[in-house]
Amino acid sequence: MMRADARRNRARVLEAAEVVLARDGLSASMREIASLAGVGVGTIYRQFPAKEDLYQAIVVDRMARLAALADELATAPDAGEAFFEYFTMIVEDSTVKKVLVDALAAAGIDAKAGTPDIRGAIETLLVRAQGAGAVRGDVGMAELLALLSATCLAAQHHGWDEDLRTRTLAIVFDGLRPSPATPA
Amino acid sequence: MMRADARRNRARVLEAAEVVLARDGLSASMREIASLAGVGVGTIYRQFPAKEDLYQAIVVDRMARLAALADELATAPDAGEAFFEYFTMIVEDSTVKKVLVDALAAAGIDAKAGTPDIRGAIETLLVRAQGAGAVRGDVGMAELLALLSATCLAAQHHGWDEDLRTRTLAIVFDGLRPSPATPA
Amino acid sequence: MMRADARRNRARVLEAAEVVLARDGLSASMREIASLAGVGVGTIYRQFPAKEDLYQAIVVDRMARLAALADELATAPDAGEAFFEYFTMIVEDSTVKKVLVDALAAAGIDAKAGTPDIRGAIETLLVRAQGAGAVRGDVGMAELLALLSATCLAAQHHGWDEDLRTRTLAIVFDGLRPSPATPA
Amino acid sequence: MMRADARRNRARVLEAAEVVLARDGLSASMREIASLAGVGVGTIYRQFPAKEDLYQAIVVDRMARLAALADELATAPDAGEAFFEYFTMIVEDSTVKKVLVDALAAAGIDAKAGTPDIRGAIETLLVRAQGAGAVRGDVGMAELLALLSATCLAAQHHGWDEDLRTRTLAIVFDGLRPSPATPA
DNA sequence: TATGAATGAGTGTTCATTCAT
DNA sequence: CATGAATGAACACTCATTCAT
Repeated sequence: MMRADARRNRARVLEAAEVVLARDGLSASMREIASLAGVGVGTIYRQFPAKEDLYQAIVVDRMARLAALADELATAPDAGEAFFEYFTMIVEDSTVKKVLVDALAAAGIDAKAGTPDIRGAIETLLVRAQGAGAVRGDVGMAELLALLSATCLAAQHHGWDEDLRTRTLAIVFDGLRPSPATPA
Repeated sequence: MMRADARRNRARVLEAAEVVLARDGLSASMREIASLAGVGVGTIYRQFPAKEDLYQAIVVDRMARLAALADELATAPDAGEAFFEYFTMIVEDSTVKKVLVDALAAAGIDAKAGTPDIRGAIETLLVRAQGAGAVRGDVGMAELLALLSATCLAAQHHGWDEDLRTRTLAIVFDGLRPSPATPA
Repeated sequence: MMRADARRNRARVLEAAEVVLARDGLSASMREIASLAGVGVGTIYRQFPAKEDLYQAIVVDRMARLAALADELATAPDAGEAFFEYFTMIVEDSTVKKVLVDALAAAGIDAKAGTPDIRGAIETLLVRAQGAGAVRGDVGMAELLALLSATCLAAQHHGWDEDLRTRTLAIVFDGLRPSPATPA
Repeated sequence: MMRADARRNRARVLEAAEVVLARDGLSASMREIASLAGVGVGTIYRQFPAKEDLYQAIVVDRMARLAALADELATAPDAGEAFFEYFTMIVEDSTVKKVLVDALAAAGIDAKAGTPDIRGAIETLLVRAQGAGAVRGDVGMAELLALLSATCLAAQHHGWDEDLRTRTLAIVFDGLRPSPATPA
């Protein structure tokens, strides 16, 4: 029973922390987060020994959601479409959750999207897309994650609008696709 | 002429600020910068009335250097090569000056490479490369700067090594180049 | 109930602030006050968001005490005696709380004894004394407060001893009393 | 010759210091004073080893002027008029040079108007006025200076307008004058 | 257990004072 | 000798973290 309360508190704190971080950036204060979550600062410290732990938890939380999305798309009928849709959605999401990834990354936390489980989920999407001939076979996970990270970071920093996002990703996606010709 | 000392101090402060900013990110303290520069905090404040002015000065300094490089390459014989070389050099430079652009951008300063003079210099490179058939004609400045910013940001955040940088930029450059085929 | 501690701390801070202000004048530092109060500087800031708020609180505190004293004397049998006794007591008190009123006044805070409630209380004393023929009828509140303020200020600044205070106030009081002569 | 320059600089600094002190109060900065005086801060320090010495010099300067005024009035035909005129002028002057006396006094400098030479000059005015029957014989220098200081201080602090000054001084002067009656 | 008052090191910034020029 | 750049202690104030309640 007590566990239920604790879990709810944890969720409320994480939710509040995301909101406050998005709004105030890196300088968000624990008091602000606590107050939005409707708890005392002490309650946050019970769950997260230090501010950085709270940040870490947010990253993990986000990663988990992204991994879940990747898992879902892993069974989509069109592997190429699934791959590019996933890429697009992540960047789109980053634009909205502005400042967050930046804040976390700048906080010295690795947001490389390199947490094992998500890495695996993304790799599945990549391999399937390559198998379907939608992505060049010589593209590795390292480059893919680098591009994903780069576009997310920039989308957040500069608040890419939909048009810019579409046009920029079009170029990146073109670079990822196999050369149409070079036949004969 | 004390002015000589003052000028040297200004340079030392800027240098130290770049280093400390790169190391500690946005939260770098004036004291830390002063101590690395080997001057008192008051000396920084004589040149830069507020912390943000110091940041601004660094941005301007950097922009100026990038613009100068672009101007230089604007007269290179191979326009396509010049364009891609410029892109590569900037990203390479960013890797070394880790966190800096990010820190500055997050400080509310526009590091979009959008300062007029540098924008013009880059546009020249782009137009020439497009004229030489090295870059697709439908690529605009907005997308180009977005990609440049994205790769710089990511290179800094994650410390891309040479191999990763080469492989990632290869994909982006491929997306920027005209489709090789669709020929007669 | 932590509130008990908080209340005690507030009182200790106010007490310490009066002392330090009296000793160091306007330039009293928050650290000094905190240290004398035996609390951290943060504790002061919890109760008083800015230095000026602390000053204000002290002024309000003092005014309240002076108003209470005036109210008490308002029902004394001899109105003239009550009036002059009040004047004397305030100046006497000021001598002890050296520099305080001055410090507060110079801080841009109105210590003119002009806070509404105290103004009213003093006016009652004046009117009653005039009714009893102990004070000239043409003396207004403005002059009275000016004289009160003047003597308090000087008593503080220069540390009037009892003898000087008595002799100086005797002159002022003589000026306030109706001319003894001009009789039939 | 050099002496002339030095003397002129000293005068300019003192003049500037009075102005700046009147405007900015106690927190006036040496740089501000230097800049208004049209000299470097170092030049001030050559004449006045520390800020307090500058303040002291201003006090002395003022005292000298007040003493000169007293000397002048010492030979006026109507001793009583001279005495009250002097009192009024000093208070009036204080109102204009707002903040100055306060600033000086709060700086820990004794502005008691007790510097020997001025003390003597004022005493002459008092004795002559007493001799002329314009001031009670039992008024001593201590009370007189106390009243003078008190009214100056208050006039400055609260910016007495002409009306208030006149009415307040009227009361004080009445207290200083011999009782009109008490005759047989 | 949750709370929020208390803590104090740390921040950006100012300014009296010194001293190289 | 005047100058003003350099210094660094000091200031008001913030905030992550602790701990008494």
